[in-house]
Amino acid sequence: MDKKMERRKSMIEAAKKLFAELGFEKTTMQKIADESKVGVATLFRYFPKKEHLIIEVVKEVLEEQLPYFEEISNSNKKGIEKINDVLTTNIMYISEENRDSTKLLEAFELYSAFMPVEVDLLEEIEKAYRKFSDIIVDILEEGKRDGSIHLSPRHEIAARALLNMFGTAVKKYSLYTLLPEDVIVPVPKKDELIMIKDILISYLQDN
Amino acid sequence: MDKKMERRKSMIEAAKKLFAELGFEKTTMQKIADESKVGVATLFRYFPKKEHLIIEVVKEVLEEQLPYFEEISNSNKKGIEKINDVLTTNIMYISEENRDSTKLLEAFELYSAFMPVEVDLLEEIEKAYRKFSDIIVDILEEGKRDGSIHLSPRHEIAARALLNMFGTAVKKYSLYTLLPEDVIVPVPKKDELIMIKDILISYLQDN
Amino acid sequence: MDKKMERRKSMIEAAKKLFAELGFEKTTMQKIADESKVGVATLFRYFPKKEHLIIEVVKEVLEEQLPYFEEISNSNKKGIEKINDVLTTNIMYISEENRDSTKLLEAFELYSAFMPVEVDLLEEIEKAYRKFSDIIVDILEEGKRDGSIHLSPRHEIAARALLNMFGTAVKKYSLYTLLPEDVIVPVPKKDELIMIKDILISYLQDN
Amino acid sequence: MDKKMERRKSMIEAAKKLFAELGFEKTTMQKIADESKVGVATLFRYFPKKEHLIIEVVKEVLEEQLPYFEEISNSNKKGIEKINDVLTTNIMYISEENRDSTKLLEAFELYSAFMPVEVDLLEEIEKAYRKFSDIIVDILEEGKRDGSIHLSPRHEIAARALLNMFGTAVKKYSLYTLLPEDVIVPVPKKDELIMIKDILISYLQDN
DNA sequence: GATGAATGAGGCTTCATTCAT
DNA sequence: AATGAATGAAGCCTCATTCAT
Repeated sequence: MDKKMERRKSMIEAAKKLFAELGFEKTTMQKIADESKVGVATLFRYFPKKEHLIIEVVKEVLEEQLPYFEEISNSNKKGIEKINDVLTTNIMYISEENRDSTKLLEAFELYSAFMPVEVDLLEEIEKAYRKFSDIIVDILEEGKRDGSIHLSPRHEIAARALLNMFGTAVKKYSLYTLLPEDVIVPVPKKDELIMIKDILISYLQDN
Repeated sequence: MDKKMERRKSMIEAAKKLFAELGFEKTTMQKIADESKVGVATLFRYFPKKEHLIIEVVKEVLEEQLPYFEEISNSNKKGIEKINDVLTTNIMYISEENRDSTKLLEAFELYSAFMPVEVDLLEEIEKAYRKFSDIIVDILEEGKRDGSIHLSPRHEIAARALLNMFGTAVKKYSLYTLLPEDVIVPVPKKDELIMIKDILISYLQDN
Repeated sequence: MDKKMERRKSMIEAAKKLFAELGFEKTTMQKIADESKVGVATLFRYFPKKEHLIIEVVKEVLEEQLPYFEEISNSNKKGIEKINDVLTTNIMYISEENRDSTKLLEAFELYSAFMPVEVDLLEEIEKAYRKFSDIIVDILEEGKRDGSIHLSPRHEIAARALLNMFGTAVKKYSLYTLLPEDVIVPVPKKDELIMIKDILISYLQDN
Repeated sequence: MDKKMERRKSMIEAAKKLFAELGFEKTTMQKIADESKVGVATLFRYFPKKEHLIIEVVKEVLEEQLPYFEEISNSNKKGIEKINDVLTTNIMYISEENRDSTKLLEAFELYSAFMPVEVDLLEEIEKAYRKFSDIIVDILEEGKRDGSIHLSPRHEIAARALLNMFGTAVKKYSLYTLLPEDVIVPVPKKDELIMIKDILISYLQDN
């Protein structure tokens, strides 16, 4: 049974790699099977439809990021520091070997905008996403209580939107950093992301 | 002669519509030909590879947006006002019948991140994109000269990054607004985009 | 346009041959395409689903038999003689190069009993079948009018059932005659079919 | 030991059910294993090839019908009554929960017409079939001896053919009765089968 | 120049059968 | 002996692209 989980993991890993490299549509089930050194039929035994595999991989990616954020949330720093940690982690996360993961997330967002994904599958993803936004919301509340964050109701809405936007930008950033030069559309560099983060932080402190 | 251009336009229009609806990969050349009421062979005569058509469509979309920004750039308002106009236009643009266009752009950014698009084709797109950023840069300079914008060198970099990020967010926003409910990932509502815009504007004024 | 019909015909012919030889399920679209010397895609262009092709072939087979029966129906013999001709033709038909056709019909009856064939497709087949039974019914009526057939109402029902049964048996007969020895189930020989036919005829004359 | 036979029986039962419902080709070994609550591997241990299982099931079906006919054969009625009983039983048999069995037989006849079944397997089936025809032949002889059946040599051949044909028709009938309406090809209703049976009986009495 | 027809390569998925526990 | 897991071969179908009219 452990063996099974291991195998499953290996397929998801292979899929993740290939999806991140080629995109969902150009990645064939056969390639994934080969990469993961199993027969196609085995792959289909674990994930009866390609879409199931896609969902599973995305879920996996989301879930492997979550602990980092939970750890921050559970630390005993002040709210504003936690936000700072979250954003910093977010930036760092994509700079390392995790770029694949983030690229994948970005790809999936687009994928789901076109393909009418089966509702119950989507729901699982939404749930995972919600965990992240819940963490942010909780920390914001905490920060308001401990006085490290000061936001009028009006500004709070703006703050949340800004935080969302930041997340979006970071993900987008991850999309292109793999390519030799930044392509097509200008994307912020890591340094710039940090600057923006600082702006956000100070925005949260006195509005 | 003129007929030719008309036809070409009609094919691009059909492609735009279908690409925005189905994504690049699910849109077949046959469907585009049908929608545009020409034979497939004709479509291929004009665009010998599907990728060429994709590029043309994206270029088209970019170019049809450009005049709005150029007009703003050429108006005789102060720099800060021009920036305000640009951002507002950006928000408004996607709210109307142009959502397709923006959705397309977003899709293409992802597409180009996966497919190693032929370099010379990409270059054309980059050129188009650069026009936009050039306009922004020019306006920023202008604002600094006319005193309506005040940015220390350090802050200027941040400001540019923020503006980029804003553009990214707006495009992303366009991706999901077509769907009944905001899906998977939280996207900012139009009101929130306006709030963020205001924050940006005030940021540009005294830093 | 004539070319098109010719091609279509050739594909149907190839399919007929292979279906009769291998059955519907063991006959692959690829084999049919090869046999008919077209690409698979072409085959699919003409018959977008395998089932469509099956239906088309069956319809074809039914329709190519029809003229023989119509000719008999339109002759100016007496009713009883027409029935005799019909049954004889039926027996003869399967004895010649048409065995494939009849075998196919038999196969399709079974196929349709298992596969839930699309209703509108089935309808077309039913219509074709109905033409045959209509001819029989018409001839029976005619025979009753011209006095060559005499059947009390009660016996008429039996007569029709007998005729149906006869048709069934003949088709079944065709199934096995291709095999070296009669297999598994005893099937009537041609001579026996003729004897049965004679019994039927005399049954129709005085009941 | 006994357990083994029980298991075997249960697999055959499951196979029978599924074969009758879906046909041989659409019924997978996995489904049969599931239905019979054993692992696939076990199923294969008992029946190393799907075809073996098919044969076994058909044999089973034939053998479970046999006793009814043997009982009739061993009764102490006159020949003609025995024939009557046999035909009636035949009609009744398919009207009850045994339709599956008969449908299966019909399906197998077609199956064997296409697939070149392994000869030794087929032989077993033939043997089973022969038992039935032997019973009929015996009863006919008996009837001739006891005077209840009167057939000239010429008519006897016809009579046998008629009896065969009757059997065929009854099996065919079973194929379609499961479907809502009689499909495609007209099949005799039960009442009509009884009428035909009566005709046969009287045919046997004075020819 | 415009077009419908033709096509092979390739994608997803299934299934009988074999392995390994 | 019993079983779930593994798998390659094969089937249906699609699509970008090329031919032929």
